[in-house]
Amino acid sequence: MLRAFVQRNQAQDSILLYKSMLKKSFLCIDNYTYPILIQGCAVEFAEFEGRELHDHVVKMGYDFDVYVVNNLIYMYSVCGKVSDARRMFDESPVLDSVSWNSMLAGYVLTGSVEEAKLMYNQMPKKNVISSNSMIVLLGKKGRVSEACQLFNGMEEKDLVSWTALISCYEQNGMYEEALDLLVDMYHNGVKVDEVVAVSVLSACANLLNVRMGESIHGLFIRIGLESYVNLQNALIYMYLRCGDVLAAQKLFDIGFCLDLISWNSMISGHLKCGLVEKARELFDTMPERDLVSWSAMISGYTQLDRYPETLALFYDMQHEGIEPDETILVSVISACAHVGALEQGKWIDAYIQKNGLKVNMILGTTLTDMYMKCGCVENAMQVFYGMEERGISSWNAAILGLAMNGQVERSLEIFEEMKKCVVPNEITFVAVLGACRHMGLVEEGRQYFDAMVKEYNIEPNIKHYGCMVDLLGRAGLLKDAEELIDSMPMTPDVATWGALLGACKKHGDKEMGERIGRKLIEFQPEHDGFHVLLSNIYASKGNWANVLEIREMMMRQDVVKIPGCSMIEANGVAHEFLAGDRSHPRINEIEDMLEDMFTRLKILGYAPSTDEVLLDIDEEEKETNLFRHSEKLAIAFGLIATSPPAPIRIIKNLRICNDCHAAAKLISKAFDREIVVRDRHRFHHFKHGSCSCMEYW
DNA sequence: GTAGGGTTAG
Repeated sequence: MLRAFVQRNQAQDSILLYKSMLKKSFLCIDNYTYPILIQGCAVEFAEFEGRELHDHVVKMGYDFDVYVVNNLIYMYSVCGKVSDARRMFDESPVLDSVSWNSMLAGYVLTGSVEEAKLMYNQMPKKNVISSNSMIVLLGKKGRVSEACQLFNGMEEKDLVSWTALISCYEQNGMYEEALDLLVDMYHNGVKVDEVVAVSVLSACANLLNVRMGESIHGLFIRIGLESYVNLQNALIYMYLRCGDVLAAQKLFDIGFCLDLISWNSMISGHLKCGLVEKARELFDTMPERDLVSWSAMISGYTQLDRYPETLALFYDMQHEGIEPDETILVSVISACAHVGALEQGKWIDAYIQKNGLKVNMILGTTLTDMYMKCGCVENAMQVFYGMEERGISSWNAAILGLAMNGQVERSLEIFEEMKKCVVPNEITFVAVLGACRHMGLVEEGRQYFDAMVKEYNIEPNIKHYGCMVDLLGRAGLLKDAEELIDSMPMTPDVATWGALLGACKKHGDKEMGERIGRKLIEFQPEHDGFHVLLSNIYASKGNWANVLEIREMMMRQDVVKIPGCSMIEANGVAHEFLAGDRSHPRINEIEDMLEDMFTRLKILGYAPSTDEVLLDIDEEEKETNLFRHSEKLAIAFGLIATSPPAPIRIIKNLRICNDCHAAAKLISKAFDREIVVRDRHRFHHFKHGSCSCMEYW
């Protein structure tokens, strides 16, 4: 009966039964009883009960029974109490090879390689089990060559030895070697089983080698092993990982034994292939969901840029009373960062603190990034400095975020601080060069670029070049920028040329602008921004004929200018505005406010800069168009619907235009309100008539 | 009747 309880993982029940046995003095508790009970404690890591039993064993004088002693050593070992196990081992008058191996198990479990090696070398009688344990331990510690050496030196190898070395390869990323060893094993006439199957299938999945996976699948069907649930799951995962959704689906459909892992694998596999709707269907129809299911679906939405769905599903999850863990919150916070949902983000930050969740490196970095992307620099830095450990990406988030928010000096200071703790990587330099770009720090940028190559041996990638081209171009060094493009070892991408085109526009270089603009349009006829830039270059020079030509080109090729859209959150509700939009329910109040804004701005000397207006229309009409830009509508609404001292926070999908930038500066002065605009590239913090970007954007 | 191998899901 005791054994029955233990076999059904009911150690507590076995202990209860044992205690009632103790009360019935006529029942004989002997040296056969304790091993069963101690084993039960080992299986459930019930250290407390185990110690109690140890006491009884001593009282009854069974500590001379090698069988009982071995079970105690093993129990202490798997409960992680290696020193207790060792004391047992050292003090026991009776030991056999099982005692040595049980002790070795403790060292394997705690990853103590040196102690294990010592023990292994001192063993009076090693057997296959001892050597297999050592291979496993060495594999876990990444000491592949030692494991391999041990394996090769073994006189007698069994299925477990082969499996141990295969999984050692697999866990250390040596997938080819793992598969080769399976073939060896097969040729050596060693039978294979479902345990080794799982390991090699994982290797196939990591190699994206679906053909090898298929033949292993076939092999296991032939030997009749296909119906183990773990093997099913490993197969499903392998097919999904290799992108063979149909094969996975087929296995899933005929699967006689599916569990949560099968469902969760299917969901995440479909998401990895971008099949969101199918994944959602599986999620909605699965018999039960655990945290991993929610997490897979939520993070899937985030990774596929479906941020509103991320937030909606997170809301559903809370509605069902399920408590999120750190991993899920990372996805949700990242979605908040993308859509600029500051209120939601703050709520999660508070939730983390209230529930005592651990702000690990990833969570802290994501929070820092979220606050930065919502323009809340101080909150971001508070999270950053509050983190217990910071990784490269944490530093990168801080550097990038500060730069994006116009605090370039502080950003470069953090970079200096970072160098004392970790070695910067290529992303760090994208951030640092980006910081220089935001401030037009040409010399500094050149120096950092040099240092990156010479001091840190980082090969510049296309992003680094893009930053430099932009930096030089914006500073008016158009020739240098073009030369740099010509010197790039890789083919410049559209963004790089686009940066130079933007610079031509900014510095009114019509000749170069026309040359590059025409090239870009030819290269990417469907891209709206290049047409608009080139057209604006012509417009600013009064070349209306060319403007018209570009417009016709756009119409011919069905290029539609992406409409500017501004979003503002008021009392937890997001409001969106398009240019000239009259659909908002409070449009009358907004228009009155626009009038008021216009009057006050005129007094402060505001002159609409109409040179960027695409259309060839008269000045008055241009002014009206300008004053209906989406960001101005959003600001007007912000002035009505929100109150100081909270800043008016706006997110725009495109870059803010010259006129709106000038107007926003004056509005911040005229209405004494801080305005924070996040555009496509960076933040603008408007305060007392000036902007944090110092006119570089 | 005690000791050794695996993995798959975020």
